[in-house]
Parts: sequence; structure tokens; C-alpha cells
Amino acid sequence: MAATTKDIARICNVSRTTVTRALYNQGRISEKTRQEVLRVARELGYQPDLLARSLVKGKSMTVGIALCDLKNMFFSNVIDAMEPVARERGYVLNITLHDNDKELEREIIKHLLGYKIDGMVIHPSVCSEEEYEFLKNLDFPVLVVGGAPLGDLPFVGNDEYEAAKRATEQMIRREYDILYFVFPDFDDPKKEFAGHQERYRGFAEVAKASGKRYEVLGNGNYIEKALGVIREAEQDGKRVAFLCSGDFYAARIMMAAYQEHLTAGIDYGLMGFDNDELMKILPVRLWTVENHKEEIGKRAISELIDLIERKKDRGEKVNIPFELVRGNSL
Amino acid sequence: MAATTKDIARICNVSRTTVTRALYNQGRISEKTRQEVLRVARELGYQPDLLARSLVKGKSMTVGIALCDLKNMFFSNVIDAMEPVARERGYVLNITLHDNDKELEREIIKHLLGYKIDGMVIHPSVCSEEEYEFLKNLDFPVLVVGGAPLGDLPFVGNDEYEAAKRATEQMIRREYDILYFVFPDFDDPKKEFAGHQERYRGFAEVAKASGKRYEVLGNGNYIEKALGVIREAEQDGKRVAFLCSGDFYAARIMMAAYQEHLTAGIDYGLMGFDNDELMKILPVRLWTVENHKEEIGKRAISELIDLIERKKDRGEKVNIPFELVRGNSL
DNA sequence: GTGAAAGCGCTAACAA
DNA sequence: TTGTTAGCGCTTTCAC
Repeated sequence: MAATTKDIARICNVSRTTVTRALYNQGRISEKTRQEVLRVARELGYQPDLLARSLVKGKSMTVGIALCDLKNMFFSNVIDAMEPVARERGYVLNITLHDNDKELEREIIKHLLGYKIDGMVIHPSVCSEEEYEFLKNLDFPVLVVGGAPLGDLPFVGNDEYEAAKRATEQMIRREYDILYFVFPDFDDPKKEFAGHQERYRGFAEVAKASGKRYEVLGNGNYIEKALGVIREAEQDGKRVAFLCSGDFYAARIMMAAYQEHLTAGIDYGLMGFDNDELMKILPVRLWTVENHKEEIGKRAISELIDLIERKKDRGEKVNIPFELVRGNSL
Repeated sequence: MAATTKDIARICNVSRTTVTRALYNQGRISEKTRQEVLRVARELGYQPDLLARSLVKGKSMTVGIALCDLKNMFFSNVIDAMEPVARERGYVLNITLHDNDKELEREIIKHLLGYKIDGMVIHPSVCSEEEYEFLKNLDFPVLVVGGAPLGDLPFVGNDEYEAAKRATEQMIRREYDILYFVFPDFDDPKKEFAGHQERYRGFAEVAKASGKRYEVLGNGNYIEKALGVIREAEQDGKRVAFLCSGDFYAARIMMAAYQEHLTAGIDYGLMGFDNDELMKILPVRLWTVENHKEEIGKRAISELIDLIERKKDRGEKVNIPFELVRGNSL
């Protein structure tokens, strides 16, 4: 059984108040009793009951996290970065996954509410007015992470729209004739989406303005299709480039093409997103976009805690700067 | 402000006890008052304060998770699988990371203790008698996940030793002359280790018994070294194979060799571990070991909750079956 | 069927 | 410098 202040008080022959005072060295207390209390506390391995404290303080030192899933490296990296910062500031992370299911998300948040979380980091399942209203009306700070901002809720992530624009401009600079945007799950509502949509917007805008032909490779069979596109372009004497909304897709295209002796950066252009470490294995260095996931995680959690602790009274939208990473694939 | 049973009681003109009875439909209560209470509760959007409940019940419906980090796909996949099961059973996950730092791990666990977690899933930073004693003496169930079992603590993971043996046997069946075990972080104490060590044990045992030459590629520069080894073996008319403690290492070797026109499965043998989905991009299908991370996650959390709820009174060691995945790289 | 009272472990206001 | 009291929101026991 864990020791309580009551136990310490009894042993030291003082009141529980005195114990508290000794433990947190506040108020007037004689050095002697303080030392004694501290000694006994240590001896019993006293650990304050944070739940009891939360109850009386009305603050749980807990942050809820609600994301779609952790299969995605992006979010696991973000959480990995958030945890040390949260701990440093005395908070613990309650992690829940909604799998992009709107109903489930509501349920989860209700559950977190029960735990009296002080704030929440969320990657919303949907981007709707209704969702915004719902989150807005929760009675603690809510911060949106990754994907796209939602209304005027505080946000930390990349400006995916801008990133895609820059990426597309880069492709155009290399004078490709046809531009493709690759996102195989374009039609899958279960997939994390907001960010990809933003990317598509940026891509489409720049591509359109350039007057070049541009299209989407948006369903499952993108690899075969990409190969077909490359060959066709070759026959027509055109140059084609792919902007993939995720390095993995780019990698698959690169490798499939490679085996047909079509080399990225020579026979076609290729660019990814996310700067996945695993892409080190590729035969041609991939042009990609570094999003600084660790920065996003750290910043997101500290912004949220600032809001919780009212070091800031209004949340803002923070775009963590992205970077185009040079490769040889364009 | 969140509504409490007190509020509901006042509005309904009943006692708080009656409110509880209505909400959880227990004890004798008239249908009429029950409906009325339920109605008001719904109206106020009543959510029970789980912290208060925990305090009185002595049970927080919270499970602590203590892992090294989430950069590793293994653990993020494990957590991803744990979360839905935990939620289903009414538990929430408090996630903390110890970065394989023993001191930090202690600190973190103390912190979790304060939150009165009902149990803990841990991947210990070290495998020592001392660590075992420490975990054993915590006054709630502790389950070890992944890596290697620790003493008689309940465990869910793979039998990495056995897996490595099977993998090595497979290599031997293909009649390689020299066997390498590749784990670049062999000497880095900061790296997750227990599992890799088990793998090495299994590898060494089988390799030794075979009478073949076997070695470790254990520091940073493994790619260059591997290439050297392949070329050298070629000159000596020997066949060499690598068992990599992680698909990523295997992938890097495969790709580096590929560019020198050395093909896995032809010029040398290669086998990985973990069946990383990303390895789909490789030009030669990698022989690897599927560890069923989702199974591990699901099983780990439900074992732990069983222990918490005393559906089982003694934890056991559960080895989730692994599987050799055929490829063309041997 | 319903309610009163006690108590989980802690903190905070007020006394002494 | 120390102690008493009340109360956070909930559940539980016992009495009516």
C-alpha cells in the first residue's frame, strides 16, 4: 500500500497540513520538522496521489492526444517529440486513436473529458464547420496538429499548401512537360486526408498557372500507371514528373521504374514528401520535403501547455518551416 | 463548467445517491425517477469525473506505457494495436518514453505511480536482476513487451532467440560458407538491445554448431564492410550471407550492393528481421521474419488487463509465433 | 425506494 | 510555526 500524507503525519506527530508544507517547502515551517517529515516521506517512499491532487486543484496535469493511428511514421515521430517536453513540464500524455472515424472521435473525446484532461492535441478526423464548433466548445484548450488548420483553432504543422507549391515550382523549373500528383488513397475516406488535400491544392494551383498538363494518380494501382505514363511520355518525346504525397509512394515508383531501366532524374522526374529516413536506401537520392516532425511535436505540446497555463491567452497558427531537400531525382 | 451529480440531484430534487443509482441502474429505484434523472443528465451533458471515481474506487482505469522511444516502427505499431483494445475495455493509455535511460525510467515510473495507474506495459531499459527486482516490487501488474523476458515477469513478444535460430538454419540450408550477423548498434548502449542480443545468441548458436565461419558486423560502417566482405568472398570462391537484425540494415546492404551489380540471392545471401512494410520497394524480395507486431500489442494489453482485473492471477510468458517470410534474397 | 453520512487523499482558508 | 476544517466529485454502507 502506498503511503499517504496521513501516514507521514501520524508517524511524525504533526498534522497533514504540516506535512504538505514540509514536502513543498511553502509557508512557515521549522527546519527541524521539515527535515523530519522529509526523512519519513523518503523512508516510506511517499508519492503524492496525483488524482487526489487533481480533484482538489481542478487540474489533472494530463494532456489528451487524439490521432487517427500510429502506423503512420509522421504521428509516431510527433508523439515521440512531444513526450519529453510534456514530461519536463509535469504533464502526462493520454493517447487515443480515432482511426479517422468521426463517431469514434467524439466518443474518445468524451472519455478523455472524464479524465479531466487539461488540454488536447488533436488531428481531427474531418475538417468541417461542425467539427470546428464541437472542438471550439470544449472547455479546455484544443490544438490541431498536422494536416491543415481548422477554423481559428490553434494549430501547429506545416503549410502543406505552400510546401506543395514550392515543390511543384521546383519541378517546373526543371522543365517537365507533364506533372502528376500521386496519392493512392485519394478516394479512401479512411485515410488521413487534410494534409494531402492541401498539398494537392498547392500542386494544382502552380501546375495550372504554368499552363502545363497536370493530373492526379489517385487510386491503388499507381505504380503500373506511373510506369505506363513514363513510357508513353518517352514515346511522345515529353518529360514527365511525379510529385508524390509521401516518400513511400515515390520510392515504389522509383524502384519499379529502376528495374525497367528507367532512372529517376533522367528518364522522368520524381519528388516525395516527408523526408522519410528509410529513403536512404534508394539508388537515386529523392527530392523531397522535410517537414521537421520533431519540431512540430515539440512546438505543438509546448504551445498547448502555454495555453493551459495561460502563458498565452490566445492560440495561434504556427507553421513550422518546411524545406525542400535536394536530391537527384529531378 | 461540467455538471456533477450534485447538480443533477438538485434539479431532480433527489439525493446524489439516487442519481448514482439511476445512472448505473443499480439497486432499487423507481422507473420514474430513473428516467427523470437520466433525462436531466443527458440534458446537462453529464460526464462522470473519472478522477473522483478513481480516488474512491482505488482504481484509475489507466495503464502506463514505458518504452524507449517511438522512432522505432515496432513500438508505434504495438501501441497502435494496444489502444483500441484498451479503450474497448475502458482503459486509457498513459505513454511515457525513457530513451533507454535507466534513471529516467525510474523517474517516469514514479511519476506514473502518482497517477495511480492500474498496471504497466514496459520495455525495460536494461535487463538486470536489479531491474527485475524493482519492477517486481511495484504494487501493480507489470508486463514486459518485446525484446526479451525479464525474470518471471509476464511477457508478450517473440522468441527472438528461436527466430534467429530458424533464420540462421534457413541460411545454412542454402549452403553459405560464411555467416554474418549485422547489427550496427551493437556497441551503442542507448539502443534498444535485449531483442537483438537474443537474436545474436540464436544466430551464434546455430552458426557455431554448423561449423561454418561466422562473425558480427557490429558498428556504424556496416554497409561498406558488407560490400567488402561480399567481394572478398567472391574472390575466394566462397558464399557469404548476412542476417540483419532489422530489415532496414538489410535494405541498405541490398541497395548498396545492387548498385555494384551484386544481387542478393545470387551474389550473396541476405535476410532481415521485422518484415517492415516499406521493404516492398526493394528490387529483390527480402527474406525476413514476420513478428506480428499487432498481435503482440493486442495480446500484451489484454494480458495486462486480465491481470489487473484478476481474470488471471499469474502472468505468463507469451511468445507470439513468428514466421519466416520467403523472399528471393537467399 | 430513497437519503444521510462517511471517506478516498489531497489542498487551501482560516484559526490558534 | 502549527492545526482545524472544509471540500473537490464520487461511491458505499447503513438506516429509514
